[in-house]
Amino acid sequence: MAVDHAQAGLRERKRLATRRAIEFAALGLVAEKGLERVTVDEISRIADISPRTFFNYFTSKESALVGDAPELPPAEAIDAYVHYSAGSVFDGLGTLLADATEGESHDTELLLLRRGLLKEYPQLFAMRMTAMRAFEEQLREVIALRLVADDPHLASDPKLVLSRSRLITHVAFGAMKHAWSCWADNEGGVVLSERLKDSFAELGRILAPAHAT
Amino acid sequence: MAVDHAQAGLRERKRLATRRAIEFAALGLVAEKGLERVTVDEISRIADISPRTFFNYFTSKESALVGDAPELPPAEAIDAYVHYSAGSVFDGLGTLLADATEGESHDTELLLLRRGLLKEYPQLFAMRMTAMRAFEEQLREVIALRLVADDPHLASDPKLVLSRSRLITHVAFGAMKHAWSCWADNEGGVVLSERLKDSFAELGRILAPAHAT
DNA sequence: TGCAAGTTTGCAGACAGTGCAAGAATGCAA
DNA sequence: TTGCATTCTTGCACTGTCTGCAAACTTGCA
Repeated sequence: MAVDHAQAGLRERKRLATRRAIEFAALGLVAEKGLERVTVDEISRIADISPRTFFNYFTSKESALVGDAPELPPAEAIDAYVHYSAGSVFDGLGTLLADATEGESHDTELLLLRRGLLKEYPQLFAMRMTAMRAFEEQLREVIALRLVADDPHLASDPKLVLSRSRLITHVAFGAMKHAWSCWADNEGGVVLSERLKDSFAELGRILAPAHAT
Repeated sequence: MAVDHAQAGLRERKRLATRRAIEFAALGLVAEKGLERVTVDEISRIADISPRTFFNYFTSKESALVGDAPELPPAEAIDAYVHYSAGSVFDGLGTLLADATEGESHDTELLLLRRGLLKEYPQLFAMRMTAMRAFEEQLREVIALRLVADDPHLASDPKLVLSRSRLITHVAFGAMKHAWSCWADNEGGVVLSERLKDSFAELGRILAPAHAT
């Protein structure tokens, strides 16, 4: 998990380099010729590996394009969220998710190429979301903890906790998608984590004061 | 659209019958042997058509499994929602979506087979959601109308309307997913449209009275 | 009855993806 | 440095998806 890439043996470094070469070749080719007109053979040729090796790194052409799912932020950040207990369940979620996506920022070049593609090909965006299933479930567990922390009575009704945490997770992912599309629309700077906070803030504004129009 | 299936010419009826035969064969085989162990050749053999014909009806093995996206409910229902103007934007949405999914209820046999599969194979569920992209955009336009009806001032800021309607659409789809998983969990009766209303009601309960704990 | 339009099918072929086994590179310890 | 275990790369054969094309067939309609 999140190994320090600087020094980890030749083998590890080579593997990382190959991985990046494949992603780079794939993203570049698709940006240039369009998703349908790029084959694994071609990607492999550019990345200078055999087509067979491509599939040692990625399970499909698409998975080389969409990137990995984020990881949950460190335990302290999670604890802070779980025991925040001021404002609604959603209030801290934007920050939490922002922290989670922060980790991806290291490879800006790939990040921007990918942003363009995910915007151009909604199918790829959908695949990326699908790839976050595990992350989604982890987040749901965190939310369940928060629900019980907010209202200890709930602990006696695990089914309700499950149902509510699911609903909130789905809604939070909705806000995340929104943040992502705003971020992708906006050619300029603005980091994703900021957009995330904005989207959650807007969600709060739309929902909570529904009567105080 | 939504042609009356009863009488529409032999050609049309045959086409519909073939389509159903394929879906039925596909769903049955997958339920019996598992998604990976079923091939298009096999489906075609059971449906009594050539493999080539399979692809005249569906663009992929999966699309024969997931079913079509719903259509927007009739104009009156939409108008009623747009001009409801009591309660939050979400309040009428559950009913609206319930109406939209109501149309699918005609083929119960396929519906139940499909429910089981979408639950067992989350990838298929994800594909179904992806197939609803067009529906999602239509819904967003309805929501945009409602936003402007609620607050005419907004009409002067189309960007804000776009952003908000997107956010609300994403959140609504989150609630829809929640409704769907509850419905699929629950072996018993309960129609999807009822679950939808429940999920939206719960969403309202969680969000609006966040202060009135 | 006969023609136009739509449907089915077989065939050839591009491409995705997997299992296997041989060979090359790396890590490690003597 | 050498030798051995481990891991990575590659070629090959094979299964399966999906498309284009053209020939045969079916239905709609005059």
